[in-house]
Amino acid sequence: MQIVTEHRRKDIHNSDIPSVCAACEARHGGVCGTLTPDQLLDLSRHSTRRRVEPGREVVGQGEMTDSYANIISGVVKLSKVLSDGRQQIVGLQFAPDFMGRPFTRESALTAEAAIDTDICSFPRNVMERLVAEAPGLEHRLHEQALKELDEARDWMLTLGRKTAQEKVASFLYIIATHIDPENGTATEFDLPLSRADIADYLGLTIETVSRQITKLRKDNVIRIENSRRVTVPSMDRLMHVAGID
Amino acid sequence: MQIVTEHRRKDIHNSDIPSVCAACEARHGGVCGTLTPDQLLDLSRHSTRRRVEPGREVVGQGEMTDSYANIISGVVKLSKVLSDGRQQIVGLQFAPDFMGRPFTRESALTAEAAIDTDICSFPRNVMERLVAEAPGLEHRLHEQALKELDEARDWMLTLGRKTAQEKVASFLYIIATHIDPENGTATEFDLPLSRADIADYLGLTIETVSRQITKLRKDNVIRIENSRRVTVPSMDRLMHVAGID
DNA sequence: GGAGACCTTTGATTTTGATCAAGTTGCAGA
DNA sequence: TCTGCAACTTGATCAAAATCAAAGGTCTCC
Repeated sequence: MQIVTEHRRKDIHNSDIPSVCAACEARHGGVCGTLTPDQLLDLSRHSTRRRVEPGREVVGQGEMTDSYANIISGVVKLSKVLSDGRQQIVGLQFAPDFMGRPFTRESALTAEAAIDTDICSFPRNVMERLVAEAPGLEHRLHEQALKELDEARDWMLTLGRKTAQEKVASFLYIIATHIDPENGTATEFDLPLSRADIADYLGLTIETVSRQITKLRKDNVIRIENSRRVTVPSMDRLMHVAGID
Repeated sequence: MQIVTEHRRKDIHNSDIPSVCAACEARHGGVCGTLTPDQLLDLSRHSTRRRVEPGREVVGQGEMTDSYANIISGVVKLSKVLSDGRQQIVGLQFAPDFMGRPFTRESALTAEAAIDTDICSFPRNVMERLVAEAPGLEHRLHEQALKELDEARDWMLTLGRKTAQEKVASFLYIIATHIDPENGTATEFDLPLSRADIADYLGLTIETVSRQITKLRKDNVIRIENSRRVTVPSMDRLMHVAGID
């Protein structure tokens, strides 16, 4: 895992602060928006920015989770595996989401970068100290948990009750709406996941995913520039095929 | 919806309190354990205890959620439906779980009693006032949300990657471990869900659920007294069939 | 530019679970 | 006790997706 620690010098509120978390400068959709300047400084002293390459594990299933992180750019897959190797992606996290399971050292998930991903991480003990001090921070983490819960439940409907065609369309819709959070829904984008990952996200096989993408292309619901790049001529059409009302 | 408001007279800390929420007397696994006596009193003044019969809706999908509730006894199904009627149960809540989606008026779920269920509910505004006052309460709600998120993600693995046989065994295991939280895992219990509900929880059809239950019976993984009552001779065996390591 | 690895697509066939269709069973109410 | 209905089970058939198999593509590294 390539680690690049980056501390840029910057003043906050005219005080002589030695360094500021690069993530927090860039993103306030993460977890830092709720902190006071002093707390932000405290956090930034312990933060580490690093780039994680695709397939690189951020936190292993069953391992001690010793850190929390903001995603600065990129996409992280959260997955679970059965003992025989069957795998399910149970969540995707996009910038500027916050990652980490508060209040437990045991992670039931594997977190892995899907594409090149920059994260800013801080040690568990620092985070937990700040949570105890800053009531707004726990509220922020709570809202993140509730958002992920809503998303997980939406996805359960997709996994349990949609056809392969609807599942693939639902996946494309999710990507279109999350890949570029600053600019809203994208009509043209690169898929952050391989066919194998898409299959693991949808509870399908690679072959079924491929066939359904081909069918969507033939039905003019999407256009395919190359295997990763997709264009959506009509988002309404895609949503309709996805079974989203 | 049959509503029985029940306020029992009881003293707390020797003060002259008019009434106490019956739920809070009985259960501290809910949300009340974190409150001070004064807050508990405040909450109890606004609480309503009622019995909800099976099939009765607690909160409709897309409706305004105007209350929070502790489940005193019983089981509540949380479900989502597609416009064409396909339905997925996205969560089961057992006593003494807390129900309600903080910080939003819009519920994306339908909450419905699966069996006779006693709940103790309080208005949204009272709850939100208490959350603002009592930091421990938000922490308690946060932990509940994280627990539900962990459960949802576990279930996603089941929905996406397990066979019908494993799904049914997983369901039976969930019931065995949750139906009587005070006494741990039960080896003999009544299913709180009909075959149709089980199918909606597992993303299967009624017929498939029935066949798999028959198969589990023939394989001596479970015994069936009647269509609702189940005995599990070996929990290890059941877990193994469920694909739980 | 070519070899090899990996990812993706496509085709043929099989399997799992869905669908269609009767029957049972159990239970509430006459 | 009988009747009628809803819930459940079982059987036959069908269809969607999995599996098995074989090509294409694309990319990296010589």
